[in-house]
Amino acid sequence: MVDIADRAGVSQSLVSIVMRGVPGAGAETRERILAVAHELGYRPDIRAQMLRRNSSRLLGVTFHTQHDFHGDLIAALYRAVAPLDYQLALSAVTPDRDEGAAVDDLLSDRCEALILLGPGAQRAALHRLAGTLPVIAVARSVRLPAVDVVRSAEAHGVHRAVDHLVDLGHRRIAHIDGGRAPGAPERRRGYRDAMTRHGLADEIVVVTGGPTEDDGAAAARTLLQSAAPTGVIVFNDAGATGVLEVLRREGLRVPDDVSVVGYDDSRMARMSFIDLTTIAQDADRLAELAVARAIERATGAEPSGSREQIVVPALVVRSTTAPPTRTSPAAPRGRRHR
Amino acid sequence: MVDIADRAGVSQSLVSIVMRGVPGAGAETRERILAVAHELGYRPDIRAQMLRRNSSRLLGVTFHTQHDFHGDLIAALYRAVAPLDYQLALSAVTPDRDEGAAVDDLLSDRCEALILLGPGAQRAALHRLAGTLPVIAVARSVRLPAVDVVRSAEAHGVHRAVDHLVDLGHRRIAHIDGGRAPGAPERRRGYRDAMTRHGLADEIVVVTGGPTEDDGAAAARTLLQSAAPTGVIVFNDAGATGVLEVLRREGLRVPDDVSVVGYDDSRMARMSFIDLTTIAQDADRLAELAVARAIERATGAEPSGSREQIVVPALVVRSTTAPPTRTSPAAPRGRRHR
DNA sequence: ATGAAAGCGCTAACAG
DNA sequence: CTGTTAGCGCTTTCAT
Repeated sequence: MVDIADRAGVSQSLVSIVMRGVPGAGAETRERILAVAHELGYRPDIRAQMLRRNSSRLLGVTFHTQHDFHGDLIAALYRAVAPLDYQLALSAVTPDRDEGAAVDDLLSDRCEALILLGPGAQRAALHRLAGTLPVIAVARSVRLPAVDVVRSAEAHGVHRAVDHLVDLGHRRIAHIDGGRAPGAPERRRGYRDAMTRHGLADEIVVVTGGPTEDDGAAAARTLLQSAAPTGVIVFNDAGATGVLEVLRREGLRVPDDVSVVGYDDSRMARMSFIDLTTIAQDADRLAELAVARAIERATGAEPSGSREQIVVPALVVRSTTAPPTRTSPAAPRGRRHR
Repeated sequence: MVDIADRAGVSQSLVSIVMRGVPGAGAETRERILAVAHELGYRPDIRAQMLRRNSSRLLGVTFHTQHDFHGDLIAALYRAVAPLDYQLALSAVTPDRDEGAAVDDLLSDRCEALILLGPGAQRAALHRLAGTLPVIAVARSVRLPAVDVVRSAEAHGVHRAVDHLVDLGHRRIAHIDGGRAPGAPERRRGYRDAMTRHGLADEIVVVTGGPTEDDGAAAARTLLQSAAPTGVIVFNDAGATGVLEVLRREGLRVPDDVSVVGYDDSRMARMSFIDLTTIAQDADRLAELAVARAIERATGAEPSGSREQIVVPALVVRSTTAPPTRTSPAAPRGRRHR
């Protein structure tokens, strides 16, 4: 900045004024300074800015490198802060770098608020953290009075799935749940409620599954041994993929014989040969709300809504759901291969 | 720091000395200062440190949110810097945030070197950038004298794949290439060379594919119309998945009738019902080399090896490859479904 | 509209 | 072993 000031024959303060784009400099001077700055390849030192301003305008974000959806959320977060004159500081949690370490780095960066994607931290640690600076948990419910939560309406997503299958004419609709995975109880409840609402309480079948394809596959085998649903709503896309595989191996066609709905709209669901009907979380909306809330808390503004903000997910219809055919088998036809 | 100094009854410089862990303080004093610091919840302001030291000890990293492998690389990069007293600054490139924007943020952070994962930037932009600070391109070849490159030996990976199939007894081995995707020419050449080396030059069959599953699927259909290989090496895992799907639809069993090898060891390849034999890049090694080179350049040390460092990828054998059966069909048996 | 001067939290050279 | 001092690059009064 001093260099620019010298070269332009002005004081350093004026350069600062121009660089920040605040009023207080003549148009001609402004232009000259900008020209010199460009010529010198000047780039403001954000650390010095932060230091002096005593405000970082930095939002810390932790994400998991193995979660595809976190990638989508990061993209959405950048979109959300872009017009806001805030910056994002990213810190990854990986198999050998836990959330605590990720948060520590962010704290050293003097972030003004923390946005935790799918936080897995201990309640106690989270509580302590929230005492230090605003903490927003995204895509995972945290029942802690000091932590803001922005998440999807899990139950609602399953309602949409049930509605969709019922609209198509299905009645025998089963649910392969997520076992003890986060979100599983909500989705299970959503299934039960929606079935009951449609007068299908007698058709309720819940099989214990889990979050992986293998869980889904195992549950599908169990399911085929007893009930014979025409529609299956699976806890998530990974599980649904496992279900699809088992159905195919058993000679059942999807969606002709059985319709399958996943949850998450993961990359996998979009692959053309899977092309799974699923429930998509609204990453943009989640990100918007998280950023808005983070900034509100950081600036001490008393937030408008409640601590917990819930975003409605959407049904994405692809090719694994269709009306039940009259000839839908009551039981598997037996294996074709092996 | 002043607060701590006051509370501990010492000068601020002593606190600095203790906090940095450098010699120059009595054991008793040190302990007292540490105790007060902890009590006050003190956390050094890295911005101020950087500012004063005039060195950030920061390595900037750009990554793509939609590339699974970049997640693995990030995890490996954290592992690599952990013992080195350097920090990582992450900046994502997303559909609406290009590499230029990602790099700009990193430059404002005053990183000492840039590690670009799969850089897609223009040569000119990259060249200009490399004039400003050390630039390391990872997992993508950049032929620019000022840019260091750390990448996998593409051709070598394909050699391994060919060797594997030949070892199993295959001779009619085809390659579905990546079309114009980055890395495709190298892998294609690797296939040709390895086949020739095994005396199978007459069996060389290259079908134009591409980086997506649909590309792989289309190429597989083409392939089945003419040649009838017992082994197929596909440009990448996504393509291989498309190939698998087409083979299954055509009633061909994998690996009984046809063996399939992918490339990348993506998350997809590891899914239990795909379980694809593939070539895995060594993320840890790539990260180590990238970090080491970045720091060498940043500190002005004249690096030991060449500008381009090449890591050997490894074959991961899963369940899509097996010896060819005597009854391997010379042509597809015709569709079973639909 | 412009400039002088103080100071953000920290490091580092130097003096005691 | 401990304290004094200057200053990193910037913002921000307060004068002019």
